[in-house]
Amino acid sequence: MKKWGRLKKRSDFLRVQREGKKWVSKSLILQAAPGTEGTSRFGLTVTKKIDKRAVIRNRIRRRLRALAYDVLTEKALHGTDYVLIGRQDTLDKSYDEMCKELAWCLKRLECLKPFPTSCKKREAGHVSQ
RNA sequence: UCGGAAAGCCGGAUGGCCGCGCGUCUUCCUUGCGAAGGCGGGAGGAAAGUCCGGGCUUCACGGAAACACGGCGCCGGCUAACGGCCGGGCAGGGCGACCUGACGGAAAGUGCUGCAGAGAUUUAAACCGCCGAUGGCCUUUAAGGCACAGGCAAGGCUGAGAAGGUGCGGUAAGAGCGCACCGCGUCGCUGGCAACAGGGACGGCAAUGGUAAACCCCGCCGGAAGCAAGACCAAAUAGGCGUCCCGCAUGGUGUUUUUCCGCACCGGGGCGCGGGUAGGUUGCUAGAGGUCUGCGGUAACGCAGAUCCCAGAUGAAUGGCUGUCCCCGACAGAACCCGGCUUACAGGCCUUCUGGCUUU
RNA sequence: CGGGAUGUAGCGCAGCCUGGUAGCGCGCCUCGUUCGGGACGAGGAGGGCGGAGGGUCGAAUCCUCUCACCCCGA
Repeated sequence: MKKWGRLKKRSDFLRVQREGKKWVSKSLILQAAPGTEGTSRFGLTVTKKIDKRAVIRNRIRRRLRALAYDVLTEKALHGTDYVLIGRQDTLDKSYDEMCKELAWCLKRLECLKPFPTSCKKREAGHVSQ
């Protein structure tokens, strides 16, 4: 997880938007572009268009961050910068469904690792507990 | 028991696993940095709107005052300060507990007061009206009639507003014309720190309509901007300064009255310095601080003692999954920090008071 | 986070300071012109001051609160 830095500057976000590929799903939008120095980073975007209230936007951002830590580290190719953009459905969708949607997005952008280790196994473990 | 009023408080609770970021301690290490582990703490009553008041910082500035502009505005107190709070007065509302109030000055001056209406602030006005005592005309014994001169501001009408109100007297009809009470004004008296209240004498009211959230007058307050303030470190690139070396063919500028000669600068490279951008560090949380107790004060609040340390992020920390319980969870997220105001808000707790009904 | 401005017919704007009638251009409708349309000419309608409260006799205008949108400071 140490390898996963964060996109911090506006120019980074603009670069990913300009150079990268995009896939839109119901609850989130994923943008991906090749990283600059071979490292992987991710960033989050939640605009005021989605909701005016800071509480709602914070909650969406936190769910996206949890998703990034769980899914990207397990399934996504390294050496790539990712940007997760929140939508209104991000607030209410169940976490399992969002895991699947993010994996689907990765697959469509051809960033999926060839041998996916198991987000699903972890989930199954938790349920049994 | 059913309504109502006021003041205060709470804002789901408690666990498990995996994570986030802050402080601190220990250990490891290549000791700049980082890693692992332990411990502690981790959003609100409004964190919001940014409407006021301060602290803090930079800029400006002899101290200061005045003009302009803006804000505030019954009186007294509290406070670091306030447009806040507490207490009191006055006015309005409510059966009441209580609530509400931009609440100085219209007798310093200027402006505005559309339409309607006879008339809207110089002396206000005669449309419908009332009277016609006095004078005039007609009839005529007298009485009476006409409504010409005129008198009137009581009634109607218009309007948001017609300029003291009610009653009695008075009169031709009327009128503060006279009187009583109320209102208003002036001057004493009494109570109160004061706002103001009570009562007295005088005035006789076209004195003094309304509007100051129109200009304004009076009193008080205010230098400006804001942590993206400000301070420090500082890459690349370009330019600046100093110094050394190389070059100085031609040309330009300065020195010179002019010409020639000479000197300095304008070129390139190295080193150093300073400003400064990206970026980073800091400001950054111990404070007009919280809790408890005692004392003073009607209260806001103050004083004293004890005790506690209680978010400090910077693409921005509270998340993911899940167990149990209940009334099934509203409004909503710190961003330099405090004191207020305003706005949003499911539900619940407690205290005091008030009105109705019933029972004793 | 801080600073500043704007909300008026379907669209773009004036009026607000100094309160009483909401107006202009484009658009829309009808008629004329034309074989028909456009352009042009004549006539007309529609309804609008972001929302709530206040003071005023009376508010688009004055005051307070609130909502939306935009701009500036990296």
